[in-house]
Amino acid sequence: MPADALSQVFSALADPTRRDIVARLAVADATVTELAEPYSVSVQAVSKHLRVLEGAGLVSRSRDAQRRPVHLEAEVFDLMTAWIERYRRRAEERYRRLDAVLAEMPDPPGPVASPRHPPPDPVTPGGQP
Amino acid sequence: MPADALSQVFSALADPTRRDIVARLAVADATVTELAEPYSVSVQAVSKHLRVLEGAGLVSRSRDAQRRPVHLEAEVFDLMTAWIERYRRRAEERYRRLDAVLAEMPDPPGPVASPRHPPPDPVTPGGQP
DNA sequence: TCCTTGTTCAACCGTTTGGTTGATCAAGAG
DNA sequence: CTCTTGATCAACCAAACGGTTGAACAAGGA
Repeated sequence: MPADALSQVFSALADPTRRDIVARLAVADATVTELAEPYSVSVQAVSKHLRVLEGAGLVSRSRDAQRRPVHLEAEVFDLMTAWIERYRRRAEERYRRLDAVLAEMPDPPGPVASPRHPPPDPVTPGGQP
Repeated sequence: MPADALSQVFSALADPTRRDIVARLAVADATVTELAEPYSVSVQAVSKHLRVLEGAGLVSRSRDAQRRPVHLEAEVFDLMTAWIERYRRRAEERYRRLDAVLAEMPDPPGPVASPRHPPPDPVTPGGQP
C-alpha cells in the first residue's frame, strides 16, 4: 500500500487517539504500555496505532532491552505545513484580488489599465493527481 | 458522525483526489462537473468527495440556477496549522533542551545561572483525550 | 409543455480500518 | 533453566470508505 506520503500523514493524524499519542510524545518518549495506559483500549490496538504513525514517518521505535521506546519525528510536520501554507496562501491571495476587483467596480473612470483577469499567477501546476 | 472538527479536516485531506480538488479550488471556484472532469471517476463520486470536504468545513456550496458552485473556505486551515505548530514547537523545544543538557554534560563549570529547565511554557493543556 | 443539463439520492459492492481475543516471541530476573 | 514482562502476530468482526450504477429532482431553454 504505497500511498503517497502526504496522504499517510494526514490519515495518521485523522484519528483522535493517534493525535493524542503524538501530543504526548511531543513532551517525552514513551513505551507502548505507557502510551496505552490512559486509553480504554487494548495494548495491541495502541501498537497498531503506532504502526500507522510509524508508516507515516511521524514516529520511530528503538530497542532498549525488551522495551521499545517510541520517539516523535517532528520533521514530517513540515510536509503538511508546506502543503497547507501553499494553498491557504493561494486562496488568500485570490480573495485579496477579488476584493481589489470589487473595490474598483463602483466607478470605472475610463479605460482601466488592468486586464479582465489579473495575471494568472505562474505557480507550478499539478497538485497530487 | 459528529467526529471532532480536527479529525474531519485531517481525514478529508487524507485523500489525494480531495487534496487536488482543494488545490484547484484555491485558484478558482468551480462546479461539480467541472471538478469531476479531470478525474477518471463518476460525477457522483466527486459529489461524495465534496460532501466530505463540506462536512469538514473546507468547502461551501451556493446556488446559481441549476449549478452549484463550490467555494473553498480557507479559514479551517488555521485549525490544522494551530495544532501542528503547537506540537511541532513543543517537540523542537524538547530537542533544544536535550541539546542543552548534552552540551553542559562534559564540564559542569560550577553553579550555572540558568535554571535546570527553561520556563515550562504556559500552553493550554489537554489535547484531544 | 417537453427536453436537456447539473446535481443529488439510493442501493449495492469490495477493501480498509479500528477494535477485539488468543497465541507467540524476545529479553531479563529468579 | 524457568518465570515474568513487554511487545507483536494472527484471525476475526462490525463499521466506514471509495467507488459503481440507476433513478430522481430542480431549473432553464426550445
